[in-house]
Amino acid sequence: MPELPEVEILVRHLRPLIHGKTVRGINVRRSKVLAPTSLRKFRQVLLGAKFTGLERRGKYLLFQLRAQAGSVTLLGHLGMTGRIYLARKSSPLPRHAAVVLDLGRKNFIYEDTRYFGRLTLDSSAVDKLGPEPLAGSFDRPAFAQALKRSRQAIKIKLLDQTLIAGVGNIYASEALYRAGVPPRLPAKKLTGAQITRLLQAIREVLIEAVECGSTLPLDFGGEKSDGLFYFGRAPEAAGNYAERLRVYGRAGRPCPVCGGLIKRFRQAARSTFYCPRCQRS
DNA sequence: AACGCCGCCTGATCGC
DNA sequence: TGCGATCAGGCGGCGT
Repeated sequence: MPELPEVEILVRHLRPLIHGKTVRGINVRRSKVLAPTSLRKFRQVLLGAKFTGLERRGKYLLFQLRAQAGSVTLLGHLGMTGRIYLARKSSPLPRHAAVVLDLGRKNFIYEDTRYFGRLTLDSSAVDKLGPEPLAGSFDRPAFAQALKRSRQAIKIKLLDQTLIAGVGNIYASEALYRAGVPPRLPAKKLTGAQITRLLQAIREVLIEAVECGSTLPLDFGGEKSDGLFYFGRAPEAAGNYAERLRVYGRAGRPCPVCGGLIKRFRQAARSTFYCPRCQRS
């Protein structure tokens, strides 16, 4: 599923492709993904608008456009299964295409199998986000204080986007493993050393994934023959990305460090993977 | 205020 | 073979 690194890669890829393009037509096939923006307003604001920039914040994509009314932000979130890419107009629309923007030579496709994602003019969600884990200005004391106030398991806290923006289920397990922190440990029980290791591990995991993911367009689709950018498909299509994961999805297989078996259990209705031997307090 | 839990969605997979 | 049950999970909203 798309987390910070996947969105970062997508943003870098899309930015030059959409820059300067004008929205000439709008085809909304699932108005639910626009919420809370109405279909009428979405069309009214975006028709004729021109893409001027694209940024990432957490797992969100922030498209900047110049519209009649002035500058507007189009907020994208890929949810679990969302994808955004440019496709030839002659390409058949995918089954779950939710929004199609006519950019002239190509179509901007936002598709989402489960429709958990969003493409909306309401960008208020980003105001609630915590700091960017890769920013130099990351506030460690604030992070430590937030942990001190919570009895919740650290794994669950890492998924809280108001604490750190962009960490999802996969990288939460990976970061805890690398930091040697047990996922069930209550947040307030982490020592200063563990917090330091955890923050470092989060950065490492995310940076590594971005570097790894940056090779994705070369491995499949990308700017190749069909001009599509496929993304977040089956793990085997994701090149060496999946191989880099050390615990996620590897229950019953040996820990790369100690050789013990990786365990899986459920936390807040989500899978957590860890090494019982390497992750102890 | 913090926290647990549900609903939203579809497709893959499993058991009978 | 067919079909219902289960699982996958980001996140908003709601109840405690």
